[in-house]
Amino acid sequence: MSRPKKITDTPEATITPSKHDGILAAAQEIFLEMGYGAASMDAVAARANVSKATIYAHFDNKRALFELVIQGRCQRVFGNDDIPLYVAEAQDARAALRRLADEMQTVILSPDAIAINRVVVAEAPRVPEVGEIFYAVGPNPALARLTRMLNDLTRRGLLAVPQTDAPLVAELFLNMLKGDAHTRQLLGVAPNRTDHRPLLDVAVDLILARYAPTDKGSR
Amino acid sequence: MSRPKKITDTPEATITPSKHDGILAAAQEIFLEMGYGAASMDAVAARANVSKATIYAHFDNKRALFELVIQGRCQRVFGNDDIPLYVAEAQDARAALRRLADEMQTVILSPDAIAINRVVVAEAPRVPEVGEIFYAVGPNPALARLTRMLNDLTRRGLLAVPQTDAPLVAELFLNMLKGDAHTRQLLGVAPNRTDHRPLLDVAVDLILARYAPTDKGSR
DNA sequence: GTCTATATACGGATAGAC
DNA sequence: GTCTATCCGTATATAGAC
Repeated sequence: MSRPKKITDTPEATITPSKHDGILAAAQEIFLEMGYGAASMDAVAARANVSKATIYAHFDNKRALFELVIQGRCQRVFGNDDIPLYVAEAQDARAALRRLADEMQTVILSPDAIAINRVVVAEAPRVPEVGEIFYAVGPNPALARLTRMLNDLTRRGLLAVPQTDAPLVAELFLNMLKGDAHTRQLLGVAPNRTDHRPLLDVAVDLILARYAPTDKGSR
Repeated sequence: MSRPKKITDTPEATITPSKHDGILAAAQEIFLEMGYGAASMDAVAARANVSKATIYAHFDNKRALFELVIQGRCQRVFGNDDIPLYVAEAQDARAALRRLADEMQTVILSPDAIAINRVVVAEAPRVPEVGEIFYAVGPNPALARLTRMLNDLTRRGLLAVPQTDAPLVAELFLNMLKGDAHTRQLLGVAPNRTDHRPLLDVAVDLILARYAPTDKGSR
C-alpha cells in the first residue's frame, strides 16, 4: 500500500507504541516455525514489519531475543501451577486422576508445547539456558504439582501412595501421559490414533491397581 | 605436519581405499555433536582429513549426507529386534519385565541414542525423512516387540494382559522407562539421580499389580 | 578421485541519515 | 527510535588442475 509521506506528529511507521512487543510476537512465530538456526533476523523483521536495525535497537542479538521468546512462551503455555479444585475437593481418586490426565495431556500435546519442546531440544547443547528455562517452567513444576496431589489424595484416604513413592509415581504418571503421540509429534510422524482415552484409562488403572487404599481406614 | 610432495604411486592423501566410509564416520561425529544446521561441510572435511570437493564427489549434498548418517546410526543403535531368551523362557514375569526394563532403558538413555534423538527432533520439520527413519527403526519396533512379549507372557500364564490392552500397556511401559532422565538429557539439564532402579521397580510393580494372573488357572 | 581455489549467496550486525 | 544501505564473515557448492 502506497501512501504519501505526510508530515505529521504521528507517522504510522513510527507511532507504534510498542514495536518491542510486535518484534517479540513475530520472533515467537518465526522461531517456533523454523527453529533457531533456520530463522533469520530478516524473516523476523519482515514478519514484524520493521527493519532489522530496529530489532537490534530493542534486543542485544539473535540469541538474547531467542531466550526471551522461549521464556515468554514457556510461561504462557505452562504457567498454571495451581492444584485444580476437582482434585483438592475430590471424593473419588479415579475420577480426579482421570480428569487430571486429560488436562495435562492436552497441554503437553498442544501444538504450541510441541513446537517449543522441539526448538528447545534442538538448541539445548548450544544455548543451555533455554533447556534450563523450559525444564524449570514445564516438567519441574508439573512433577512437583503431581507429587503434591498424590500426597494430598493419600492424606485424605482416597489413595495410598507412600511418601517415598510419590515422586516416582508422579514421574511415571507424567510420562505415561505423553505416550506415543508425544514421540510421534516431536518426530513429525503422522499420529496413528485420535482418541487418547483408552490409553489414559489404562494408565489410571495401573496407578489404582497398585495404590488404591485398602478400605481398612475408611469404613 | 608438513611433508614433501613426493611423487609416489601411493601418496598418503590419495591411497585411502574408502574415503567414502571415512567421510560418513566423520559426518556422524560432526552432525551428532553440532546438529544439522551448525555443522558445516568444512568441519566434516577437516574431521575426515579430506577436501570438501571430495565429499561432494561421494555424496550429492549436505542433506543427502545427513539422511545417510541418520539411517546408519539408527540401525546401529536400535538394530536389535529379537526377543531375548530370558523373556522367551522366563518363569517369572517380574524378573523378566524388570530385566527388560533395565536393558531397554540403557539403550534409550545412551549418549548415542540421545544425540540422534535430539538431532532428528530438531530437523524433523525440514527433513521429514529423518523423523520417519528414526521412528521406523526405534520406537516402532520397540513397541511391536514389547507387545509381542506381553502376549507371549500372557499365553504362558505368567501375565494376564488382554489382547486389546497389550499395545496400550506396551506404550505405557516404554514411556515409563524414559522417565524424567530422558527429558532432562534431551534438554541438557543435569540429572538429579544416578540410580534408576527404584523408578523401574515401581514401574514393574504397576504393571504387575494390574495384570498379574489370578492364579486360578495355574494351580 | 582428489585437491586448491573460487563463485555465489546469505545472515548477523552496524553506520549514519532523519 | 526507526529506516536504508552496507560491511563482513561464513557456508554450500563447483570449476579446473593433476
